[in-house]
Amino acid sequence: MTEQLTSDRILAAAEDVLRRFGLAKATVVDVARALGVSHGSVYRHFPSKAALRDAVTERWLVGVSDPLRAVAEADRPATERLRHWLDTLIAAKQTKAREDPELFATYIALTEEAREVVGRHVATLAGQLAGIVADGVASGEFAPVDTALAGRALLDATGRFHNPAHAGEWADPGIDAAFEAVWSLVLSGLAARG
Amino acid sequence: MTEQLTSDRILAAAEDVLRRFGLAKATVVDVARALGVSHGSVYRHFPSKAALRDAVTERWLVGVSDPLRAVAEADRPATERLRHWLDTLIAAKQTKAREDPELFATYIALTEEAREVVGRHVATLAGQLAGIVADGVASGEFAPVDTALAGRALLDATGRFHNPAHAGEWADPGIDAAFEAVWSLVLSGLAARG
DNA sequence: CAGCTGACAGAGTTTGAAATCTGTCAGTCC
DNA sequence: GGACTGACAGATTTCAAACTCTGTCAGCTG
Repeated sequence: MTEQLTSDRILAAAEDVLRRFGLAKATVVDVARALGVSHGSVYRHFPSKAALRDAVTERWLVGVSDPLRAVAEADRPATERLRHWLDTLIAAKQTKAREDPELFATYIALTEEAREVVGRHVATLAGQLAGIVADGVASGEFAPVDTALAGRALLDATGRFHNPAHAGEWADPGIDAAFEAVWSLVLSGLAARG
Repeated sequence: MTEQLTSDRILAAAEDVLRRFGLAKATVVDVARALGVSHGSVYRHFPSKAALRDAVTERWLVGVSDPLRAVAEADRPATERLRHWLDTLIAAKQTKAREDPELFATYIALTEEAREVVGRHVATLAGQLAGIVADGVASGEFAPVDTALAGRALLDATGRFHNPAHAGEWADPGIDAAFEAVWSLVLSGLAARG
């Protein structure tokens, strides 16, 4: 008997097939072939192609949000953590977009079809930011605010620099200066008076 | 002789054809037919279909930025003008998207193909915001900043609520609360201390 | 003779028949 | 008997031939 077929092995194969063929050309039969099984077997682990697609998307988004959690929870001043967190998110997205545009385009297409999964991802990110803001308020670095709303506001306000919908603008020459301007605006917005 | 053929009459006809057929189905021959002329005549006024498309896009974007100029230049406190300006821009976009989604989708598609025209439009909007910020700094409402950068930062930070790339999120229930959170963040960011 | 027409070449799009894919399930195999 | 196969129906996609569109230009027309 060859190795047991698991959801994890299917997901890995699906990622590989997506990387090689792109979203439009990747089929369930391709994934099954890559694993040396019939496509019927894939359907014992995922109820539909859409479910498999969503699972791949979730895996990718967890790969983005997981490293950020460590940054959000580091033992450093809230301002510094906030900046590091944004830099990390922005670098992760922009580097992927620059270094493998085709694969990045595949992931953008995936996320467009998995709005629910993306919604949870965005909530996760906003929650991490809310945590940083809460710490900053507690330490007196930031003025008191509704931390959940402020976390979401920070994510929204910086969207141009990490939201894939704006990927086409990331090559603009002024993009770094634009981020610095937004950063200084929102940082003064958070900062405690005096 | 029927009325003289002008660029303006062609533009009006092109808008009409786009409204009726959408971007994908609208042809130069359709525009010419609507005017009762041969399509060759259209090419005496616009060097290509792309140029005609760009002119229609520019006309539409001017229709957005022109009413905003009056708001930006009104004789009112900068904070109030800024809020009114953003409310007006957001209402203009979101109302169009809600009331005629098909036509709005056509205009989104148009803007995607006219990046240069859109770039000028964005610069115009950022300039109007910079003007409001400059007045606010002069009056002491806002802390001193690089007004051009701050104008662009305000536009970027509020993008989720007016940039058509985010049109799909405008029906979200929390969208108004999210705008209020961003507004309060950027307003504190601008405000002068004390 | 300025403004317009309409035939034309090459590019791009439609169309529908053939091929492929998704999702199911009765049946095989260890 | 649980994991897997593979044949199948219906949905979707591909492909190439037929058609339509863009952009040009020689010539008409008022």
